[in-house]
Parts: sequence; C-alpha cells; structure tokens
Amino acid sequence: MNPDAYRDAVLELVAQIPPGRVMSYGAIAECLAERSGRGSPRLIGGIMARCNRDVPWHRVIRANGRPAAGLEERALALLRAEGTPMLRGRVDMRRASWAPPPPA
DNA sequence: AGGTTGACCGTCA
DNA sequence: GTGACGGCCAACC
Repeated sequence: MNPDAYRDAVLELVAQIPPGRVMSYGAIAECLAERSGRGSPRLIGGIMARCNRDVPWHRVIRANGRPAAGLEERALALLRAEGTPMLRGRVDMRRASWAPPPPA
C-alpha cells in the first residue's frame, strides 16, 4: 500500500466516525495497521495536520480523552454540539470510543 | 544526506 | 494525579 492510499484510507476511516463518537490516533493507527501493515499514532497526526479536508477531524482525539493539541477549543465546541459523552471536561472515552464495523 | 519536528502512545517512576 | 523516555514514520528544513 503506497502512502497516498494510506492517507486516503485514514481520511475515509475518519469520515466514517459517527457523530457523538470519537477515535483516538492510536486506535486509527492500529485499525489500519491490520490491513496496511503500517501504523503509528504520529503518522496519523501528521496526516491529519496536512490534510484539512471535509472530514470530521474533531472526532479524532488523543487517547487520554482530550482533543488534539492546539485545537481543543474548536474541537470541544463541535464535540459538545453533537452530544459527545463528556466526563470532567474531557471526552468519556469509555462511552464515546468507536470502532469501524468488522469487514463482512 | 542527516537532524529535527509533529493534531501521538504506552510504560515506568 | 504528574513527569521522563523510547518508539514511531513522514514532512521539512
């Protein structure tokens, strides 16, 4: 899988995250690692940082339940607006964490 | 070509 | 709860 396709796969996956749910960078990395052999949270972060497209970027947050560094304000507003489960000012990962449906 | 940086993560103290 | 370290992989000097 070439890097281009990988980037697309990441964006595609992000686009599938339903409102009110989130995915951590690491979760995305692991999920794609299974199919592409590649994956690291940093890589996802890098891709997201450069590819500002029509994707719900705010649904991709850190593993500790806080939104991406520097985007906390904007992301938090969007997350709150779509009813993402929060807990003590952070996203409640236990409830909000989402994973793609298994391939049929 | 080599070093640094980044929308990061898990582990250990 | 916090802080330090190593690992990660592409982009960017």
